[in-house]
Amino acid sequence: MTNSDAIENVILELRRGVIVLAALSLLDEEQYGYSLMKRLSECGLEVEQGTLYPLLRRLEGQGLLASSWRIEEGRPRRYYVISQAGREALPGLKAEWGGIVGMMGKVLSK
Amino acid sequence: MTNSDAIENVILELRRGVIVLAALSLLDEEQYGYSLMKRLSECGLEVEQGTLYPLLRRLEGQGLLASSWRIEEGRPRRYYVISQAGREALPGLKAEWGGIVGMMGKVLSK
DNA sequence: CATTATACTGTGTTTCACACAGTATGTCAA
DNA sequence: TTGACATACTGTGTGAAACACAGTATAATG
Repeated sequence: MTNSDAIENVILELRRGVIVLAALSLLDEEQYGYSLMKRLSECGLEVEQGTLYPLLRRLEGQGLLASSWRIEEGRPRRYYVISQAGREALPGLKAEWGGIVGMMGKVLSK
Repeated sequence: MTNSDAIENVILELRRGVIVLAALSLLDEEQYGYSLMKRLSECGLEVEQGTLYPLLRRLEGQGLLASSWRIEEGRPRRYYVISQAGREALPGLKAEWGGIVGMMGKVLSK
């Protein structure tokens, strides 16, 4: 592994951690995988299909999301929304995120 | 996996991503693993030994850190510092972090 | 009618974190 | 002085998860 690979890797790890929270937050509004991917991309968070789709299934399996398979606009899509449990967890997770941002602010300024 | 396990898991993922950047930044000053662990803990970032030590070795292997094994205060310790490559990468990584924070600010406010 | 965008599923492979165990020295109090 | 606790690091096994890659299929666009 070269140096720049390692740096690329750090950036990936940095982004990876926030994907779940971003997805949970955006799925306050019902959306299907592909549209969520586009939405995240617009926000500046590029996520591969091979990352996002399994992630959504995982979060559904963990009970933080719910999904339904429907045909809309002539096309079958799996729609995801945040579940009751997810909705209840979200404020705590946002607070946790705020804490991390504050903590990193201190660490990085040193 | 229960619901609260899943939530715990999201928080872990969130913290995990920032550990590398925090470590790199704090290792601007030479330190050994255990003292870095304590320092991170003081900043509010709890990291297990089984996580931090392999991480440091990994980052050294990737060329972002350098280490030397010395005896100080009667006790052998492995001292780590950020390498030249790491030092050069750090501003870019901090900027990346700033971008993520800004992006998440938008995402979470929606 | 061919290409691109849309939209999802599935299968390795590899990278890690994490749990756990092990080793060993220094410190401090009962 | 001895037992507990903090310090300080190494190593192994396991499981979770991203990522690369491949595959399937429909709609839109030129």
